[in-house]
Amino acid sequence: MTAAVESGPRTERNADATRARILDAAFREIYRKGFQGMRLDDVLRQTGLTKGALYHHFPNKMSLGYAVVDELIAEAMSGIWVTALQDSRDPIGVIIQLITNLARGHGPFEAVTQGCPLNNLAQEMSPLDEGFRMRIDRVFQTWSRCLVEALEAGKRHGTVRQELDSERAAIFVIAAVEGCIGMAKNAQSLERLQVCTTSLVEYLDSLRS
Amino acid sequence: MTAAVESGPRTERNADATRARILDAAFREIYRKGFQGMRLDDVLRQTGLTKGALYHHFPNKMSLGYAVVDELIAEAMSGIWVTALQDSRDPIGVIIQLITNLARGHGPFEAVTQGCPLNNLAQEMSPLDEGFRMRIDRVFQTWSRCLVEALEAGKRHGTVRQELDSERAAIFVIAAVEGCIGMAKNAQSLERLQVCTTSLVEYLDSLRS
DNA sequence: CTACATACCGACCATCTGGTTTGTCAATAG
DNA sequence: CTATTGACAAACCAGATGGTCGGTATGTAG
Repeated sequence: MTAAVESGPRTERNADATRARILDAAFREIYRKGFQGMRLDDVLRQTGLTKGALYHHFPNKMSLGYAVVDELIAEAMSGIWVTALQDSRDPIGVIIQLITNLARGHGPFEAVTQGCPLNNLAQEMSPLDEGFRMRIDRVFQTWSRCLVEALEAGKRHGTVRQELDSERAAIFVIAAVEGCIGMAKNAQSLERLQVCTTSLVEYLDSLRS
Repeated sequence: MTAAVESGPRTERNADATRARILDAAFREIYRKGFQGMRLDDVLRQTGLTKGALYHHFPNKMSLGYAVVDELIAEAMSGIWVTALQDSRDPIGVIIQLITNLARGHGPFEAVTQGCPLNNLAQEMSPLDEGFRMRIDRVFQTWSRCLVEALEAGKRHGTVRQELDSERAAIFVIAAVEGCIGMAKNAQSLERLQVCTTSLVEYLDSLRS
């Protein structure tokens, strides 16, 4: 019988789970302090692991940062924007909804106090490290492409103005969203986010046909 | 005759000049690497001074950072926005002009590759240190107030729509400007900045009466 | 000229930080 | 059962980093 196959999650000595724990803790620390401000010891303290474990799964600090972008942040973005905009007839409405949720404090992350994980990293690391920049840019491009496709679909469904330059609009929407979150983060004020997004929603409404 | 009064700048042992040199170098380093990434030794190497000089003029690293915000960044912002918008009958035109200049690469700083010094610091430090946050917020408020006043003046001169909520618009413009610069910085592309600001200019035009 | 304050030097220090190395123990293969 | 490998622990290291401190040179008031 050989006790074969495998039966459920192991509580100890589960490599994948350990890696995920490290990744998760690293994300939190990077989100709070930035990549340069993240300390490996803090990550390890949070997981209860040691240097050995960390350096078994990642060759160095930089790679850990890269993995956070590729595996956590990219997924999170996709989970929010790509998912919500798939097969939507009224993309503008969906975008407005997502932004409104954010401004209500209903986000998957603490946008007001901590900002957007993706943009935080972009602003900190893009000029400093090409590896980070490329990975982050990939995420922004996915986001942008998803917006473009949704807007084009909106045109086909007659909910978006035909003359709209989707590419241009998509990039600007992303810029504006990140800008609004940044304002809120600096003011540490949810109200600031609301004031700011109100204008953005107005702009979005102007794109309707 | 006692060689009295004082005659021009002294070449050595000029306290104010020394302080200014330190401040200047600190600004450059913070601009490139962020406050956390700035190393005092690098600042000193750049100025040719030593620890003694630095700690004579500033009690610690944090205070040096504060001084950069209060004395350099605040001044720079004022020098650009407040100056340009004073006594303007057509604020929207002026704002568009400033943004266009930026997108042409004619800025006082390397916006495309390095971002906006003020916003960089805001995104990095606001959640981490209340002292930084307050100082940075003060600069943003000055900027915002200057935009509000200009827009109100524009209303009086009939170049801006009467129904416009100036406060709201001002904050959004700042958010959008910073957002656009952020996009360009991540892409490390002047073209991206141009694409992004084009939409912003469109929005600004829509505020005209 | 004296006395004192200011401006600055440069060696020194404790701590932190990313990274390395060696060792241990469980799982799996043969 | 034994050999090997994967997963992790723990001690360790070198360099960096913010900060301190005693000293020195310069300017200035009396």
